[in-house]
Amino acid sequence: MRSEASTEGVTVGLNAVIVAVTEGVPRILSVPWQGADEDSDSTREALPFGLLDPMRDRTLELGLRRWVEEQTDLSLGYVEQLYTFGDRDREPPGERQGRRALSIGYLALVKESQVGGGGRWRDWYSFFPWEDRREGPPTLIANSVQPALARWVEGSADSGERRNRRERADIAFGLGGARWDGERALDRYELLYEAGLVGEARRDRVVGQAQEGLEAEGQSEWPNPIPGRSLCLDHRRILATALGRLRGKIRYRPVIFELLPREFTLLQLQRVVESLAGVGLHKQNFRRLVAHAGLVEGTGKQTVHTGGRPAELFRFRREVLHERPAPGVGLPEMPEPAATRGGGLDSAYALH
Amino acid sequence: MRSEASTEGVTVGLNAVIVAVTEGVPRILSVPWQGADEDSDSTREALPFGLLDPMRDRTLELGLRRWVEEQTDLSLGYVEQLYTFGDRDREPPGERQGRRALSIGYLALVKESQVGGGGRWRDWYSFFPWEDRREGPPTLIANSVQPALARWVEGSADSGERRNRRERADIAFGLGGARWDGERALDRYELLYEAGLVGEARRDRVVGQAQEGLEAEGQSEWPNPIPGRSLCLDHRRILATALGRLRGKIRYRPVIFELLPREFTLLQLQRVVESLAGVGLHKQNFRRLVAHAGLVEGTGKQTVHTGGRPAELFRFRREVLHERPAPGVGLPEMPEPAATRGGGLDSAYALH
DNA sequence: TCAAAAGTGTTATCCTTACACCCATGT
DNA sequence: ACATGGGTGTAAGGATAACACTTTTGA
Repeated sequence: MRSEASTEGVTVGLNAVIVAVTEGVPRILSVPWQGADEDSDSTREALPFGLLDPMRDRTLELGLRRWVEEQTDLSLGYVEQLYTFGDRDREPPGERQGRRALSIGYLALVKESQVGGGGRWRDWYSFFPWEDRREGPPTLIANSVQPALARWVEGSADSGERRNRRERADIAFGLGGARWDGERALDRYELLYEAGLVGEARRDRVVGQAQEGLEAEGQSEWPNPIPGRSLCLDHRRILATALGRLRGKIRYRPVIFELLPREFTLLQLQRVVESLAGVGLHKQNFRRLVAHAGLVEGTGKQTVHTGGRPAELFRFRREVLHERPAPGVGLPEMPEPAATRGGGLDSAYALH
Repeated sequence: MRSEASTEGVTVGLNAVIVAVTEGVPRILSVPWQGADEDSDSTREALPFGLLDPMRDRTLELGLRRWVEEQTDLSLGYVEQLYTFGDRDREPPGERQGRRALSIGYLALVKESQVGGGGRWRDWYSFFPWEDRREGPPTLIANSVQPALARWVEGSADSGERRNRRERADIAFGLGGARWDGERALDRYELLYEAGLVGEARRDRVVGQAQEGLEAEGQSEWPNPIPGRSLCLDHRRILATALGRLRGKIRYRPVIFELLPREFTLLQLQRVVESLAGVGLHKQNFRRLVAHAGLVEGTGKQTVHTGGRPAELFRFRREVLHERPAPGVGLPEMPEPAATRGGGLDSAYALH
């Protein structure tokens, strides 16, 4: 039962998605990168990462923390492993050096106070403009994503594949009667990759099912990519994984408080949740929900107001861990979208 | 931003937790193993695993599938990556050969019909007897786990550590007023490991916080381990990860049907859910829940009954994927346990 | 006839959602 | 005065949990 195959020639990269929310903008830290990517400027950027030092770090997480603390002066609070990626062909051909690269992705949350002028703190949604629905469904989806995916669906080889592609596109992007599910951020990115609609697909020479169809018809051009900043190697994929995971996590674990100061107003809390979930929330109900769930407790103190009536300061109520098995912020189920097959996108849950 | 550290000397193991449910018993496949473990017989068993062949397998998952299909004659349906473990000291000293071992764990679900006489299909709960609450909270917890953890809490160095340990034990095992959370299976195993209460801790010579206290007092013996079959290396840890993950997953993705034949009765479905969740469910409400959620649809057909009135056969309703963002079986929240600080365990949600 | 399993109905309760409205502060 | 944000009340609807009860088969 033991393999004869050697596992020499493997490098293990530890990659960190370091998240902070400043003034309602979710941000992730990036670093400059010069690799064999001859592509656009935007791939000259990377997630903070380092190679695992096999004998030095007792655990993978400690290795990651050491790396991050050496490279930045951040002190990481909450850290969680995301996923290990190891696709052989998921980097530009020039980078492949006869050795297999594994990327172990990590999610780390830091407080706003740690966001200095130092790093490159990018708006998370600049990588995934289609993920931000705080102002309602972005026009980008109706204008670019939906038509491009429709072409991809049409480019299928047979009707079985067409049905399959249509179902995947519908479910991932909440089209054709399906509802938007914020946690499917990775599905959406992967679908765009497979359909050749993000720059990395072109870079990696993905001639997957999407391209075979086109090339058979003599159309060898790539479709126009959907707007969005990209990253080197498979780092945008890791970033999408992190977004989906974090959106799920805040629903059943109180990780949101890792992003907030010890004391905060309820609106601050709401803005942070909204910025990550990517949806707008109903103020009055949000307040009652977190209060009712016992997630927070008031300190007597008041803010020096900014712009309105002074607000009470709240803090995380640690005892909730004893009281409920899965304490989180419980995002609302989105209402049923208008079932407009193929046509318009859901106009529902209008908060704006 | 790139490391000088080399990542030579790393082996990457792909480990599969292959799950099937037969007649209400959740089972996982194990294989024989002869390693440097000089311990008990029960560590002479392993999860099916193989080393990653760096240049051969295009993706990690394909590598795993190839391995499994070579070693067993199972065809895997649903496969999901769990976690990558890489603790340096999480194997017996004899196994450490100056190279770092990474374990990438996978969860795979197969149908009952695939369970032949061939493999060693172990009852999942034989590894974690404390996880099966279908007949109510197991007496093992009150009789063994709870007192042993109490001793561990008492062995703390100072009151801060004592408070910390008590909180972790309470939350993990639902003691002292906290509620049982089935998804914390990994937390529970890790806590027992750290407290020296499972065989692997002793094997790895864990002299963590648990033991320092005892040895300072001259008591150098290890506490009696909690009953439960163990596995080589870190495989029981992977198994605990899989249990927690699967318990979570069935709540919001319809993976349960990967374990059932294409057509099944509602009671069959209920038994499979119960066996994984580790709790007994209320029959009438369960039926209404899955029907109401649109998860299943009746075929007109009836079973050739077994033991009672013939039942209608149902099948998974694929359209539900379009209708709800997170279709799953929605386990009930457990009712509040009797808040018996330190003393008796929760007697609530008696179905038995 | 009884045990075992399949099913139906009803109720009380809680959570969620939506809507309407008032309060305190600074410009 | 009014804009901005803080904060309360209430009512409708849906989902859950807990009951009680009937039906159909095999032994």
